[in-house]
Amino acid sequence: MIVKILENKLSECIKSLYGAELTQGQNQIQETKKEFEGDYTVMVFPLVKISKKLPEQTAEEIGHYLLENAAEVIKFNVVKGFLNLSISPEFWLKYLKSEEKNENTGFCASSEQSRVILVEYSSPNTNKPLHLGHIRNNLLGYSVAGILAAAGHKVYKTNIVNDRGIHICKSMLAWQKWGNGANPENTGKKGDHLVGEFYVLFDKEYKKQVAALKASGIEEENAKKEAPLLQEAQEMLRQWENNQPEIRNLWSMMNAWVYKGFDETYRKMGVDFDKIYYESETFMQGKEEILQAVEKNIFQQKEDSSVWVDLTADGLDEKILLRSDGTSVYITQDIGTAILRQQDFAFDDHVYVVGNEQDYHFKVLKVVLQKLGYTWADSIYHLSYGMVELPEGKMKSREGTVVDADNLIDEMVQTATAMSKELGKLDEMTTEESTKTNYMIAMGALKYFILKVDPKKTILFNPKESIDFNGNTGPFIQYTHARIRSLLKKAVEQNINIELDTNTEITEKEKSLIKNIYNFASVIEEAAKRHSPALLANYCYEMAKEYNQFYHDIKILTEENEEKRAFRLVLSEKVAQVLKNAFNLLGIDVPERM
RNA sequence: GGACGCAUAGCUCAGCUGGAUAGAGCAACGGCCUUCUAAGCCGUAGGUCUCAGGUUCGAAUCCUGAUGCGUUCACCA
Repeated sequence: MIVKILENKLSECIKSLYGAELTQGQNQIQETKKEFEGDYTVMVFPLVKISKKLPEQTAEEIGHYLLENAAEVIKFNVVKGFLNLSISPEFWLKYLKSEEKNENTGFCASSEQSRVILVEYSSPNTNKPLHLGHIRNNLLGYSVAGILAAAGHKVYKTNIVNDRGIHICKSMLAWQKWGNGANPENTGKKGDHLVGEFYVLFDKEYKKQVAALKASGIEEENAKKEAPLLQEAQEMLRQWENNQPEIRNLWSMMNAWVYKGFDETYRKMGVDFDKIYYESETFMQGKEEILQAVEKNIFQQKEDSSVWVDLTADGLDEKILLRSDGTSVYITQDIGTAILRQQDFAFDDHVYVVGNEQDYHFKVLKVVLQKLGYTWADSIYHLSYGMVELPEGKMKSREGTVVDADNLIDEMVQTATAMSKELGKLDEMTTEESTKTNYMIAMGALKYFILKVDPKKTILFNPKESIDFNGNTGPFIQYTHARIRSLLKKAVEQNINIELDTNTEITEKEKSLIKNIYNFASVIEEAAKRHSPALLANYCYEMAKEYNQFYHDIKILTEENEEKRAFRLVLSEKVAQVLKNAFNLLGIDVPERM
């Protein structure tokens, strides 16, 4: 890396000029801001203590040294305490040349030494369809997994399906009571949506019961516990855990409907998994683990036989692990699943993509696993992302104020189709091709809209203002790619030679584009380290923007000078490739034409 | 109440381990298609980086406090 080279030269320089060793913090080299001349800038302020001279003078001295002793440096200028270094065009051209045939520029291949990383994401409940919040989760998980792999790790995508529990029993109970045998076939409804309706119905009826009890003079708190519907659901859960056949059959049937629906939504979103775990198959492991720990006195069983762990010494509260009737709670399965996964994969890191409303839960999970004696518990990382909110606040599935995933995707496709038609962009395509392209653009807009914001921040989604297709958007970058591909196609048709000559003259804008390409690897690395697809999205935007300026200002295909033309085509091709590969890491496809 | 998180242009967001005059997009206004795709390019306007202290040669960035918003502490998931 050029920065490393410069840093080494700088320490050499300080030693030679002033006889001092540089500390980490004093050796500061960063990219030169656009408005100044140069490629990299040495911060001279921290060095004046060593040189005991004015910043400008120090900068001059260092500049001269580097000019003479660093082959890559061909020029320098000093502005206040900033020493701006210019790197030779040959350096950039040689870099481009060396990457010309590499289709995986910026990517780091995995090896035997790579860390094994599990990325858990999606984690749906099988009692309701996916909504916009889940979309963010899925896009983040898929993308982060891809980024980690591109950074050289061995990555496995996993999904824990929360297919059992009191919430599932609620929709089952509602179906049993009021379903009249409804199923996806006889209602024509998508399975997950159908089941979701019963979940909402349960809540509605339950609230009625609570209100009635309150009206009869019972305190709200007790009314909530005593409502017959809830008691019935609880009884159903006990029967489920006791393998009561009728309940198990109902459960299997309704879950099958949901899975079919989920599969369709996953396919539309373009996400997938290496291994799917089901809570119904892992919770027993957690339960056993907890009971064993009770015997070892790690956890405490109360008189009503509920099991608790006291975490007050860790700055947390007391946490229930098993209910008094012996049934499992949410964290029970998480314990079992984590242990199973360590057995299955022997992971070095385990990333959980889960909303920030569960920050506390993951703190607890980590401490509980540590208390159970698992040293690998330290390697658990909670990728805590912000909620997706509507202008009127949080989405609540029970209250129906959610943006449904399937609907949103359909609407995006409609908007993209209408826009293409208005612009007359896809007129020359076959129906099949334009359908595919519109879909690609729609998903590009949606995915980019979500992934470009820092994962930890809340996203505000206003359904009234549809997602943009112009400006800093997915389609903008897809368009840039399509433009380049079109150029390259013409170049092939015209039999244009694209052999890169490293002596070609290059402009500032061209150099800047090469630098962008050069930075791809470190952007991937940083995005992996920070678990942030947003960094990659912003990188793509910068690249596309610069390319469009270049494309607008400079002739490429029509350039008369053959060397320049060849160089510009090679550069263009590389930009297209990097955009495509980077977008691929965001789970977004790019079209050849649009 | 305790814990955690967030606060940057009218709106939506960038701003890397502290560095030069805080950047984009949208919306508004004004230009650019007989020339490689105008889903594009250029320009104008828009800011007390919530507030108050502190550390530093230097703070949107780090520390402390305040304010506002959000989340969480369930025999919910």
